[in-house]
Amino acid sequence: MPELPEVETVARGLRAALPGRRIVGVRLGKTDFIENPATMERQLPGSGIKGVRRHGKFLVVDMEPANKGSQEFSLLIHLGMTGQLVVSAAEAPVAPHTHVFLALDDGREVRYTDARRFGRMRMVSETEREAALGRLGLDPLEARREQFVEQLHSRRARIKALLLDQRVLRGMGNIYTDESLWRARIHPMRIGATLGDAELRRLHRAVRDVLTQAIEMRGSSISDYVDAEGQPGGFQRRHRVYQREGKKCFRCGTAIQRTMVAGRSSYYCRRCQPAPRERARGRKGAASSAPTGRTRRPITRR
DNA sequence: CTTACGGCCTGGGTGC
DNA sequence: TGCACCCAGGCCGTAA
Repeated sequence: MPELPEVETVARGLRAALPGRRIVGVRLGKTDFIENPATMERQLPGSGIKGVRRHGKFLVVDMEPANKGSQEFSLLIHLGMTGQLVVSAAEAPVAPHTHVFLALDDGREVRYTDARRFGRMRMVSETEREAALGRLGLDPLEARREQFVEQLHSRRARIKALLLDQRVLRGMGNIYTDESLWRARIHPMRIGATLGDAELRRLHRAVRDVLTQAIEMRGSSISDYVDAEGQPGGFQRRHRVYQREGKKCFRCGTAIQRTMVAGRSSYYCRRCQPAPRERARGRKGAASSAPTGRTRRPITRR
């Protein structure tokens, strides 16, 4: 699942291959995940690639229009869950679910493959680009501690939901929120405003450490993530909680738990990451303190 | 305004 | 062998 470290790895790979190249042809398969496919087919051929960067989980490809005098534009790409962007030889075999082919002037092509098509692609003018990217919150790697704390210290939502909220921090997804919370020893259901200085400080550090180390290992390959060269990442071998339900906590040996928080599977250690205090009279407390009576009733909604 | 939640999109994996 | 169902991340609408 591409989150910040995976998107950063793809951006770096594309940056090594694309700037200075010209797009000579566009071929599209299914287009229901593309906002304006006709614009892509019209504007991209003949245009030059100026640069590739990451903004949160978005890839931004800045383009030089084919004919001078036209407005500059960018291609915004979000990989969703299963999106892959790979630079291939034109004659290389085509993976299933490949829906976009951008032919380059060096004979290679950029291919977009996305089984679920949860990804998104959009051609934008400079104005539209700024509007879209401007909605996003702080970059977790660039945010200073004061800014990070400022975003969280007065919020009444659960910390997990806040970390996942792209308007608060851009780029965190389910893997790296759980890994960060484990490192900072904070339970995912804790309310932002109840976190103390030391906890927020630990969390800021944990987020940066986890993301930095994940980028060094070229991301986590959980389902089908690959980088721009088609290679998997290695950080999944460093996961401490994500998808480790029932396995021993690396710190204390307690079995890792899985529960739903903010609509997402959340993995944590119940010993290292203590649950928030029971609501005095709130009806749905987080975890029952005494295992008397029935064991763990499932939350079957539906 | 803030927060919580359900639903939608698609298809691989799983369990019966 | 077939098939219903769960679940994934982001986003949007709605309710409190």
